[in-house]
Amino acid sequence: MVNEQSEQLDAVFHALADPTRRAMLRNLAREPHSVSDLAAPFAMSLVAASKHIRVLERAGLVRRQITGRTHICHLDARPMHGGLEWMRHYEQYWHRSLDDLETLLRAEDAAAQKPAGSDRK
Amino acid sequence: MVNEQSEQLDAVFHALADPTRRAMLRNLAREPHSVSDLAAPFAMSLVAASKHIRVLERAGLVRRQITGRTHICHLDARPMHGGLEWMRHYEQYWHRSLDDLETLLRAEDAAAQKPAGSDRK
DNA sequence: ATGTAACTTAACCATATGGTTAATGAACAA
DNA sequence: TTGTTCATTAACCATATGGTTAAGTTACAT
Repeated sequence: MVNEQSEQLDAVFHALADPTRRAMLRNLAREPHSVSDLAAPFAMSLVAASKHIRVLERAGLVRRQITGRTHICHLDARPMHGGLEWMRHYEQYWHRSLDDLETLLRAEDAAAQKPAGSDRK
Repeated sequence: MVNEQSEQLDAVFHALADPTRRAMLRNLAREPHSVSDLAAPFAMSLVAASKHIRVLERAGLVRRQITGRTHICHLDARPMHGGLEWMRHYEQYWHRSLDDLETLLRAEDAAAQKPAGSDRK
């Protein structure tokens, strides 16, 4: 029972950390797709694509509606909300980061001027 | 080279898909920390924490300033921008997801009522 | 000069991830 | 019935991940 919220974030961010899965979500944003249709654009076996879909499902980003032998996958974007909010919190630090980085680079510059122990192995 | 942008997203989302690393970023948002300071709150070895920091660095979310034997880590939130924009694109689908889900659940309801699946439009 | 503190690298381990092929099952078509 | 299609499970493989301890490197303190 570590943290329900945190595990949700783990699952969502992990699901998004793969180009195949992001592309699948892009396709699902247009309209629902069967597993085969979802898999078709990718140079991998149906089994591999199916595993990706399961990862998306585990993150709650995809819902599956079974009709006969075909599984129709629907996008459920709601779990992204938490991730989006998490990241949005850091928007304020982008500019601060720029300032920090400037300071940092100036410091490195200064260090580079010094002849002392700035040598690399 | 697959796609520069895509690999950046891979790295950022992967870096964020771990509670330890997210906590580290939270701490770095307050102020820069040395590696030891960053590692201190966690029940793991310094080596393990150091690996997490390297993942954050690989994603560009942390910059390191070496001063003597201590490494000061700075937050650089900028790489989050791409991820945030990616997710923001799906905000519009949250409500659509709700509608779809309703339809989906109603369909499942209907299917549950029917004795043998034979209803296609 | 010696010791200690801050980190990294190296080696190792268990489990997870991303892929494969082969076999299976269930639904549809003939 | 027979065959084909949609998708899964099973078994396997290579590599990545997240952790460990031990050993090394470099800077600082005494």
